[in-house]
Amino acid sequence: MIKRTTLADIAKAANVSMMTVSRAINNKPGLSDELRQHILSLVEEMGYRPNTFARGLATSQTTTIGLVVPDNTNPFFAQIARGVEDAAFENLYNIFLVNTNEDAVRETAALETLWQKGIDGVILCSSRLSGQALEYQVQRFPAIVLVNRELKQSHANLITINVNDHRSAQRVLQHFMGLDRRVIAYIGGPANSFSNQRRLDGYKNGLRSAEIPYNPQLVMSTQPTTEGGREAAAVLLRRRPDVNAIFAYNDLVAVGAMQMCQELGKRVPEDVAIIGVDDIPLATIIRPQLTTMHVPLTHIGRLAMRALIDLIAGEGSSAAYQIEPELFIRDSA
Amino acid sequence: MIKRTTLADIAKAANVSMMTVSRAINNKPGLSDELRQHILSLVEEMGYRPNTFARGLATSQTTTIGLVVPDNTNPFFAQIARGVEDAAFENLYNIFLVNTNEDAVRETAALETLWQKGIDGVILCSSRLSGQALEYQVQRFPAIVLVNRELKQSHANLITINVNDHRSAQRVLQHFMGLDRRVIAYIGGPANSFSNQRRLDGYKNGLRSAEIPYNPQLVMSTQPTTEGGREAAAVLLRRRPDVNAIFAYNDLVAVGAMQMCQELGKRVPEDVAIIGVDDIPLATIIRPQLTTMHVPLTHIGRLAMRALIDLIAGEGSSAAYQIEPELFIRDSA
DNA sequence: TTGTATGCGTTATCAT
DNA sequence: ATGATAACGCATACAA
Repeated sequence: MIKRTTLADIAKAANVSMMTVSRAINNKPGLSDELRQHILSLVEEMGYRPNTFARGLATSQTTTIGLVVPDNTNPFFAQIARGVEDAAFENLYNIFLVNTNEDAVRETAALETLWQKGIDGVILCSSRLSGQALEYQVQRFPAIVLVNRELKQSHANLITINVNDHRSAQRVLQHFMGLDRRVIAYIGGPANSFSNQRRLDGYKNGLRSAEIPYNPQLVMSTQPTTEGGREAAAVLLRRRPDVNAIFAYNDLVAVGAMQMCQELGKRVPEDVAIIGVDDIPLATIIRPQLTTMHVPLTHIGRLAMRALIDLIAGEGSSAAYQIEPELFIRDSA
Repeated sequence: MIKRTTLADIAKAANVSMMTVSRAINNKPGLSDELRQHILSLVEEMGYRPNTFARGLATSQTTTIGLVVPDNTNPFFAQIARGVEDAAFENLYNIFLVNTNEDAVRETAALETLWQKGIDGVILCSSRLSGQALEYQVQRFPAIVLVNRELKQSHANLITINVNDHRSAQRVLQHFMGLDRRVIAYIGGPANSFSNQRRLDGYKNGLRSAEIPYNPQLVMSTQPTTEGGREAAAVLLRRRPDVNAIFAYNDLVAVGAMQMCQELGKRVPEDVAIIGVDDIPLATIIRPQLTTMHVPLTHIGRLAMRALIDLIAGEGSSAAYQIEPELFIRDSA
């Protein structure tokens, strides 16, 4: 490996002080255009690139942020991460990616090591931390964006981005009503998931609007995976063979449920209509194509990154974005 | 935000020099156990955590590496990234994630900013760089692992990990032979993809072994996506309605091709047998489940990270790992 | 317009 | 066993 060229090397070669070189490369006033050009050409020639972290030590700005997700393999987070990364690239930021495995302990450890890096901010997705632990992390980092998670108290360095889960669920129920389905099940995600709670509320609310009594028999809780959807649907259909509509926690669960329905002899959507949430790529790959609440995932990622940058620059202020999903009607309902 | 506690703060509190504190937290000899315990308890109490990059400046080790992929949204790379991240977490490394969009220019820019961070090493997946540009990058970073890409010359700080594409293709053809299929198409990926080239070679070789003449009519080139698979299959089936087996570049393409076959009235696998490569989660979600060459993606990620760490530690040496995929026979062939 | 001194948080080296 | 000093690469504040 080749030794890195430093500011001092350039300064020596140009026969000026390091400061002059520093001013030249940072486009700051205080030297003749001629000298600036000369220095810049030397920089080019000698392949000098400022060391981000040395600069960070001096300025306490690293142009680096942390992105914490439960699992980058999950299309939901993969899409968000892509949006974050795109916006970061455009703004010359770099991102540390960390998976938490939906584990609060690992999440804490991840935030710990990120903090040690002295990064400028964090985008934290679907945090499994307790409210108290989260408060601690928020006051700890210079700036933080919470995706899919709310916090009671507002902080000057905090922005939250949440999908309107409640309204989502209501919209789904409304669509089922239009289809004249009245035995509607909800296959929810993990019980400790906040968005699951909100969707469940929306589901109950939707039932109430339609004057359908709430029946716990029709509500399941499962892992947010295809397999989870399969298992839950199997149990559900045995328990209530008369189900004619399923609202699934997300598309993965919806696909699993759909397949289990079919394997159990139910036609989708004729016998059982199914609607998911997220609109991941799989939704249009699977047959029948999935009717789902479209969530602009990449957009959320970009929004999160831009909001974080504003926060870091001191231009942003505490805010709570609400994302409104839209029903994409395809073939499963 | 709270002011960070520094080494100096601890030193002052303990009434010792910074070096003594440094030795204490780094488990180095040179102080009494008693004093060490005292310092460590102060560290705990005051919530001190060493700043990784200040340490990096002094030691030129950042315990940080870069992971460069074309698109973290693609399940193939998502799985690999997960493996990398897991192994990194276990070894207290952090990773910078960068997407290149399969664009050599953006890839170069990404490596540039990564280099500015002074990171310890890079894992570069499916590089689209020219051989020459790649050589430059290799001699530039302290350590580098190439996934899905080879390099003529070997370097002391370089390890490559490649899937045995050639053998993969041969195994697929062999399976088709066993099924008595002899009109075998190859729907390949982008022409500039190296693994595509190797799989095509394997395909040709497999045909030769079976004494089937190679026919360019049966070879397509497309984007490595479901849509790409659909389009290619549509063209292919119009051109050669007698095709009874398709070897697809990857699972995404295979799924697209499978659906197009079905839409065009062909049964899978009865009329057309289809085999993909990678074994991404979608392969078992789709119906019929996809027969595919299973590639241990997460394992490759872990392997890459561990190899990189060894390289960084100076314990690893130039190596070229060859991963042997295995045929997972399911329902599509 | 240009340079000097100093500090960011940590470790290596050399003393004591 | 412990500490003083310099150094990592850069930027800020202040002088000249």
